[in-house]
Amino acid sequence: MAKDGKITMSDVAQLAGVSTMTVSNVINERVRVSEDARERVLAAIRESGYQINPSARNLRAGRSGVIGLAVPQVGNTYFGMMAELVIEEARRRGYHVAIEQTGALAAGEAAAIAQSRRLQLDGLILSAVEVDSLVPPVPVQGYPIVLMGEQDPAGRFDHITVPNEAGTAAATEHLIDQGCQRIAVVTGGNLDRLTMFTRRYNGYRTALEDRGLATDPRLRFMVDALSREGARSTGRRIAEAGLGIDGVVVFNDTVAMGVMRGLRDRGVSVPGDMRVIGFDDVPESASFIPSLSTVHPDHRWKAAKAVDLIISRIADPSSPPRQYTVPFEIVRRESTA
Amino acid sequence: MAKDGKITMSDVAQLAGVSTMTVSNVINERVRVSEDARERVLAAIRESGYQINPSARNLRAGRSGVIGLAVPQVGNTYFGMMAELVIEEARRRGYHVAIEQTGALAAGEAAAIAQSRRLQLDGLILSAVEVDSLVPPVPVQGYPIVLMGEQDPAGRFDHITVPNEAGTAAATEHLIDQGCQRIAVVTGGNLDRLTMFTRRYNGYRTALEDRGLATDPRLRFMVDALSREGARSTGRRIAEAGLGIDGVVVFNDTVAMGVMRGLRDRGVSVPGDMRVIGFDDVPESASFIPSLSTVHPDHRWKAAKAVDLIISRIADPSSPPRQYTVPFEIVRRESTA
DNA sequence: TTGTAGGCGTTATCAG
DNA sequence: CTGATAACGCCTACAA
Repeated sequence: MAKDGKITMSDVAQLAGVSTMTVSNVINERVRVSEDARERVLAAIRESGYQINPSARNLRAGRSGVIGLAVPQVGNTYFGMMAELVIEEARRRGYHVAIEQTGALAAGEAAAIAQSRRLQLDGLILSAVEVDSLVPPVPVQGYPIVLMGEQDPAGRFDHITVPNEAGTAAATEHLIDQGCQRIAVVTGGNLDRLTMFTRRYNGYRTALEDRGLATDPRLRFMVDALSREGARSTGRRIAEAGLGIDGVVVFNDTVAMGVMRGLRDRGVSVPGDMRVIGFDDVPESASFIPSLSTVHPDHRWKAAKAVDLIISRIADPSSPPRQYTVPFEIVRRESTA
Repeated sequence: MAKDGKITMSDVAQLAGVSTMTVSNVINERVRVSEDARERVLAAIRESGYQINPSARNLRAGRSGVIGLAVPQVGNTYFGMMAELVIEEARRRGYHVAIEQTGALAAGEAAAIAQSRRLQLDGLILSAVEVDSLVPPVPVQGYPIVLMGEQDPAGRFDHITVPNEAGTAAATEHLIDQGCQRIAVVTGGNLDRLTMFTRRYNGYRTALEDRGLATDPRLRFMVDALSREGARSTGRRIAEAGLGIDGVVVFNDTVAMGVMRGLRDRGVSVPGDMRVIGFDDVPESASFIPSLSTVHPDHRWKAAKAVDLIISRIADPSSPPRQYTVPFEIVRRESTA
């Protein structure tokens, strides 16, 4: 540090026998530089171990070089993983990431936006759950925000979303392909609003209809609580329902694992008696016993796209909002074997 | 942003009718400023919504304002949680945090150090596992590094460590207090070197000796693998050992949960037949079934101390290394009821 | 106690 | 194609 930190562009310029502007131009590839000068500069950089000083560059550019990432909880493995990927992708593009937590609450999300502005972060990637409440006086105007996860029905924001319907439909079809006939679904939240829960539930219904299977309202289970224990007790209810259930589509992996534990409490074996499939492919899913089949969205693609979106939004705040859907695939594991 | 970002110190100065230096002095509380001037400045700051520009400040100060945090894996809940706390504590002190991953490998740790220097981060908080390999040519010289987690036997680095011996001893004593007489221990790694495994194992032995219980080498189980499945099979072995075991001390929570699953595979009930206690108090431990008693180090204290250490190390690179141990308490939950 | 001058390292601008 | 100059916003040093 002591040494590295002291080497400046003018040191390099001197070494190469050119002006600092030429060094800058070589580094940033802005204007054409003669082959001769370019090579001398590159050699000087290599020799000296020069590293650009981000503070100076950012000062000059009038930006902070930091983007915010607001998620419900970093402790949660799903968001931990996403944070890790976003950090990597951002670094690759010369940005740092500052992490905020929202607790999945509307107030937390509003606070994250305010905080992000206050800290003069260049923009914010927001894993918003309560999109509908992102209206004034929440300070969303004139600040680069990209939503990651939920969609904005009003189309006001850039967003990148997982394929809720298509993914759940594919999961359901996978169960059908494996021979399941009476497929239950575990959902949650309020199905009157168009939330992630509703979308995933719709995917399940669509698949059943497409494949000519009857939809039976008794096969729809609301998760008892968004916790391991809540999911476990839901699993027990499914085991005791006595409806000939042979497959279960669950709206996310964490809950799916809880459901499997509940099934096992009641002596139901997975996949022997019932097959189970989740959504997200969180890290634990592969090592759970039995390992969990699931909808695997391309997490890195998602992170990279979110970073690209926020950077281009920062560059051009007035362009129309864009929407993207993450590619996905079904991962087949023991739980649906 | 457009607006906030444009307000500079001289805008504030003009508004308050003073010079920029007075504004700077008010903000940084460096020298005494008259009550009158101070109030006008504060009012101007409030009115204008002024925010200091970190790039300019850092450029001037010759630092980056970013510290690195290298952990084995952010996806891991324990490190996710620690990362979250370190980020918060750092922000509180005006620093950003850049996260690196080491994969718990010596090479990864060396790479994190090199990368951290290369990026000109002001310092690095390193959750090192392979401390012994932190020797040249690993570039540790003249760069502020604080170790978090493992100790440096050579005493070359600042470090902050969890109370391996004392914590495990207290855990073991808790089992004894609950009436356990034949207490097994689950450990791992290589007990010939003084690693976290060895220290925790020693804590267990010390407690048994202090309380006058016999130590029986057959009660020492090496975890089959550092994974859920590995721990599970270790749990089965414990269940089948037939040594009258009525308590198990496990070196961390994740493995403890795997062990409990293995015990259950063999019909051993926790805490009915055996009591189990872990170490770390990761987020899942409270919601596991049964909830896991464990050694709870003060995670926030640890994060705050690590940040304080690195900041003071940055300020004074030549002061002698300092060592701290995190305070802890035993959390009693269902698994030892 | 307050203000002035100058420079931290980079890059936009414009002249050469 | 290259270089001199000025400026980004802040703070140390010194002067008033």
